[in-house]
Amino acid sequence: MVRLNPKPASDAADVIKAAALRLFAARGVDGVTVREIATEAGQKNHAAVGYHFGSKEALIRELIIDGARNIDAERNALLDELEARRKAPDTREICEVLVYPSVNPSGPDAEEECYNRFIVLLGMSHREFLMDVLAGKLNSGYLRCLEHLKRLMFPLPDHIVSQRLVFVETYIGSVLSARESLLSDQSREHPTWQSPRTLRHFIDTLIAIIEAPYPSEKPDPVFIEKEKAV
Amino acid sequence: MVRLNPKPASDAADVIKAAALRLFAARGVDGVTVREIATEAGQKNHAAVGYHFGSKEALIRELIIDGARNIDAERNALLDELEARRKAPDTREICEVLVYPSVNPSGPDAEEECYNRFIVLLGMSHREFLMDVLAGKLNSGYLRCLEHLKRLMFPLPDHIVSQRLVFVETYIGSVLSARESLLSDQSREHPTWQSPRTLRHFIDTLIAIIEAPYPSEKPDPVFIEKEKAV
DNA sequence: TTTTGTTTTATCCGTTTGGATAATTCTTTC
DNA sequence: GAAAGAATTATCCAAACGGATAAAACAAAA
Repeated sequence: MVRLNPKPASDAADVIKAAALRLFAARGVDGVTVREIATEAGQKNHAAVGYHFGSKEALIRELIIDGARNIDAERNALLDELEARRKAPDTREICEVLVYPSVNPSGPDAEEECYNRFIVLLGMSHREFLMDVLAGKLNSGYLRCLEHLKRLMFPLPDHIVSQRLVFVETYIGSVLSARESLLSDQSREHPTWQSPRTLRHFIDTLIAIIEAPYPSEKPDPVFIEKEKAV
Repeated sequence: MVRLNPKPASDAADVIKAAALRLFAARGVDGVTVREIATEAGQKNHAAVGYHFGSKEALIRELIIDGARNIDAERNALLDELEARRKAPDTREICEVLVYPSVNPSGPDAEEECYNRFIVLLGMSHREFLMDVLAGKLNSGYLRCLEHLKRLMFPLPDHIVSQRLVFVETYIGSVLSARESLLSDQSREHPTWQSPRTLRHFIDTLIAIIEAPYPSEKPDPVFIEKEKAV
């Protein structure tokens, strides 16, 4: 029987997805069983995961793709706007394109932000798998941002630029993850972390990294030379 | 029978510890079985873990404590030197105390650096357990650094300072973890990441975060306002 | 209502997990 | 060399794991 009105959302599969993302973000994919996911999603049996997604791994794949697609689409849309202007985008604008689409990529109706924790954790514990799932796809917006940053960091030598871009990528992932953890922490109130001012402040420090002077003016002090000699 | 000459190191227990740390850092504590640890340590049976440490969890506890103790001792020693001088330590010096002791805390003879990945991963997936193991201990050097940074960031308002300190802590952990991952990646060569210049460059950007101006000069551009309204 | 396809449920399976135990081997002291 | 404690090994176990299957409940169209 053909489904004439296929339910777009709030289906059981989406409830399972949301529950899985929440649990994976909190404890990592290896720390969560399909039984827990099903229970968290209100199912009375863990077979639901197998039925809707085929396997635990396939569910993880879908979660990765979903978020990455949303983030990449948003980044590309913002970049299209920026690049349509006469003036080239500045560092702040590119940083905003890097940060804001990553915040709550599941949409504003998502009850909890999880995607950054999920991806960062997965990237640390199963990098090969994550890279295999994305396989160079869904990162075009990110790569466009990197090109802009390379332009904006122009006077710096190449190896410093690439190193600093690693710092930037790492910094964004970790701070957005930490922010999600604080927001989901029920034991304490974190009012300041919910404010949009926090993201602005974070972007301020992100710009500071990108625009940090090089080479640094001061040499290492004596006691650190001792360290490095070890 | 009393062991008159107890072997200090290179004992089987230490081999197991090193193997466990390496595996935990690469895949997280939930992604590694005691059987894998024993095999990686050259044991032909997984009972070795239970014999030497009691349980997998007890082994993890020991690994946490070992690294934290080394790092904290090193930080306190460096801070004692700095504070014995006439002039108060500057931002760079405090950053160096934060960074260098965390690099290879197992000692220079360790074949691979793992501790930061291990701790960051554990802090993301089992924060409560990690906090319980440390329980306010072995972080006195870190807290002393934070006090110095608060002093050095003086004109900034309190909530900005505490937020920025979260940024700093997160940044250090994530970049040192990423560095360890790159260094342990056998598939590619990463010559620049082994250089002490990389850590100096990292510290440059760390200082840039701490010294970033506040409030930022420019407001959010129009297209981001649209984002925040969602 | 009947039909038909979808979703949920209950139950089972082979495998792997962390841990425990007993036998064996190794090492050190006498 | 003998004795004894320490360390390693070979098995065993209950519990939990991901996955599969068949029955039951449900929803939608005819």
